[in-house]
Amino acid sequence: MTVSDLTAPAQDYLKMIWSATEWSESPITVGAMAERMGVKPSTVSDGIRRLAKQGLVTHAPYGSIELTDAGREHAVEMVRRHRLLETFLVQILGYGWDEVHEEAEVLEHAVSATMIRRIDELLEHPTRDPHGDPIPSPGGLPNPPEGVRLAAADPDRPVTITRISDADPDMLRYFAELGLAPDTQLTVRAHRPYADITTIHLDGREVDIDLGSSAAEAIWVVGN
Amino acid sequence: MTVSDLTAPAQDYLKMIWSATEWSESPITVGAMAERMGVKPSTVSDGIRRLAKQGLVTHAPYGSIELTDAGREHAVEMVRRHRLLETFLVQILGYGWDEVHEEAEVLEHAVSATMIRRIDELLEHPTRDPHGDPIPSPGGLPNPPEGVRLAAADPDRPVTITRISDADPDMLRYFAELGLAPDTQLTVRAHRPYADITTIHLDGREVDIDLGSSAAEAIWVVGN
DNA sequence: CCTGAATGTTAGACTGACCTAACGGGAGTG
DNA sequence: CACTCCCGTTAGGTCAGTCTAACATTCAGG
Ligand SMILES: [Mn+2]
Ligand SMILES: [Mn+2]
Ligand SMILES: [Mn+2]
Ligand SMILES: [Mn+2]
Repeated sequence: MTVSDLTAPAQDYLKMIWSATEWSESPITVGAMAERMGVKPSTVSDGIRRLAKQGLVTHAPYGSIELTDAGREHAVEMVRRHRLLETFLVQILGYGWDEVHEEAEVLEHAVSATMIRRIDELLEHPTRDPHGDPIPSPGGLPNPPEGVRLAAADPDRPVTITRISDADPDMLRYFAELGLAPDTQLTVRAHRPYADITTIHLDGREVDIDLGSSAAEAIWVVGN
Repeated sequence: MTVSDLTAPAQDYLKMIWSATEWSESPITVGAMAERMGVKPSTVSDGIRRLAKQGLVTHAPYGSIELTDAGREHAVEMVRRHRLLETFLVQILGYGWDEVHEEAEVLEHAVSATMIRRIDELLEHPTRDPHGDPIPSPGGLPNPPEGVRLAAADPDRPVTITRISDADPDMLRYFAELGLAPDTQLTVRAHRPYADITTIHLDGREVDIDLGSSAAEAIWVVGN
């Protein structure tokens, strides 16, 4: 069975379950999945039961949701599709990196394996998507992600942005305005814990920028 | 309401009803639609009733199926999507013209209006798809098709292929092997009616080619 | 250790898409 | 002019996905 035999929601569920553990170890909840899919929790609960029946996840009622080996394989394939498509949309069709997520979220269920292969060749086998996320190799594992959340980065040490979560397009547009993107270099001035504010300085800029915690959680950086 | 609010089968039904009258005036039948969609006639009958309830077609039981103005608008939009996507797949992703139909048949339901616009711009507003079919302008009418079926073309007069039906990929591959494609120049030698064979000569070729009636019905030509 | 708020599950209903099986209409043939 | 056979429709069933409403479980604060 190939990933294309699954329904679009099933493909999305698997992708979300897998993605949840990519950048943090806390497992996904039914509520979080429902929120991201724009659907009620009962719908997700149902869907998970169907996935379990197909042997793609293990799940006991009220228990945690885990991918089986088969489920993980399909999930990684979907992540590969999503990220290749995002890269394609930016490089070939001139999308902004803040626009691609929603388009890829739909296209990933429609493109054939052939089209994915051709896109991969046209782009010369890219390894990072426009947000800095690693693109898994075909049938394989992703190049493991690097970096720490900006909110957890040491102050006064120059760092480079390696990825920015693509979950919120409005936030991405805000970052784009500020000049924050993968490969941007910056220095954390200070974290102000109770205000939940992280102040950063962009190399070659006049003023410092204050970021709230949702922003500082969405950006990953690595030391230079 | 935009075309994207319809289900994929509904979009396909509208497209097929519209396309049926593009190259011949005989209206589509439930059976023909079922065959092309690979479903049972009862499924199509059902679907048509739903389209009628939405005001997109008119249909009395056992009667003919006609698009309403709203239905025609959606149908033309889907034809535009399909043909732009086919052109895109050939020009940008290097597909063969015999490979694109099935991919476009799925993608047409998934791409956004934005993506269609960007593809149209990238290709510089193409007017013909890889099979020679006219690409309707946005929201508008197609450049009306030209030509007659090869089976009905006068013998001994040089003609040029303007379109080849994309319905059968195997036939397209056969044509590609023979060197038959849009813009190919040829001359009909003779029609042999009871054998249902049309003999053609390609300019600059040694041997003549015999085509059966299904092939001669799938190729449209225009006089030079 | 108890308990209530938050979270997740089940029940029941609806829709669209499909199927098989049974039935109906109509165009052409004898 | 009647009959037949082809085609289309309806009836009835399944499945996935969605919802609302009711119910169950968990676990953290008191
Ligand atoms: Mn998706
Ligand atoms: Mn991404
Ligand atoms: Mn086509
Ligand atoms: Mn289609």
